[in-house]
Amino acid sequence: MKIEDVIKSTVALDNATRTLLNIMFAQNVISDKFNEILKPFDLSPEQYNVLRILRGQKGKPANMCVIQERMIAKTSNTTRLVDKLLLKELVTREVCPENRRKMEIQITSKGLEVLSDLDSKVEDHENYFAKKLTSEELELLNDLLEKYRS
Amino acid sequence: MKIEDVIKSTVALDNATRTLLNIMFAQNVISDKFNEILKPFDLSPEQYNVLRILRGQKGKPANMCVIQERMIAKTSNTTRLVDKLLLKELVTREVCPENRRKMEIQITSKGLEVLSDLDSKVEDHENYFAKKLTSEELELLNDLLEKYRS
DNA sequence: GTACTACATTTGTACCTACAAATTTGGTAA
DNA sequence: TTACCAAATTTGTAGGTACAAATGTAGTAC
Repeated sequence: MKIEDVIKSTVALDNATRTLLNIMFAQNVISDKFNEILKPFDLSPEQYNVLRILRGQKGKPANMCVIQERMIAKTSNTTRLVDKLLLKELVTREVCPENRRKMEIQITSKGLEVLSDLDSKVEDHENYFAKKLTSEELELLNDLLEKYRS
Repeated sequence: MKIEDVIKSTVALDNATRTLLNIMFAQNVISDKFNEILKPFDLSPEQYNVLRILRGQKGKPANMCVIQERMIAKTSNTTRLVDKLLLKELVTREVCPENRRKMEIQITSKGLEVLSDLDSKVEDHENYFAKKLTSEELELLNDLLEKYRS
């Protein structure tokens, strides 16, 4: 389906507009589907993202700055995301003893379990879209996107 | 900048993951920049989107369903978006005389003025990204995105 | 030690989003 | 006309986001 049909446009769009809309809409499609996956786990996409970042720390705690700079949406409110994860006991939060301004956030074993329950579903999600393209086309798409936003 | 650097990933990502993240991040970059443009006009991206849809009606009023189905984010709350636009006197809302369940939304001349003030800025915004690619590359990117999300 | 500045995080506020439930109106069958 | 179901929109609620202001801590100059 062409993007013109998605937005029921009556006029032809130029390439610059189409590309921008296509990126916006692709993100929407991806997010909607991902939300479906997360729903039974009572996690928002950003909460999931924070858990992924914490797992990537491999046991080392992460402070708020570190989490922030690794998120896709750089303006998310990390404090409140961590608050939500704390309530669900998926992470711990402690004041850093070396620098009391900093917080040390760690994923709990319950958090790791949730992530590992999700792993295969997330992989399926990624492949659901990726399999529509050959691996050469995926490479190309990545290159074009990186060039486009650079 | 590779997407791995954006999220400061220490491990290599496979192509399926990279593509998904690249789309998510590209959308973020586009939205952040677009928000900057809209800020002085006191409009949210979705409010702007509604105004664009109404202008596209060329004088014909649009009801809520029509607006909804033309939006990129299909789950937006059209009622409240229109509420906000009404407060700013950028649109009018009247009960449809033929079918009192429906609402007739129309853009006002003030709304049209705001849009025309924005037109060149929006065009610049689209071209800011588009100009990084040749027109063949843009075509290709559009095709790949449409295939990817199909 | 005091003042000053920067760093790290939190809080406040207003808005937006997702989704379900409620409301109002229209159409249809008995 | 009444009952009932569907269509169109609105409302309620619980989150999430953007951004500015506030808080608490550290480091440095005097």
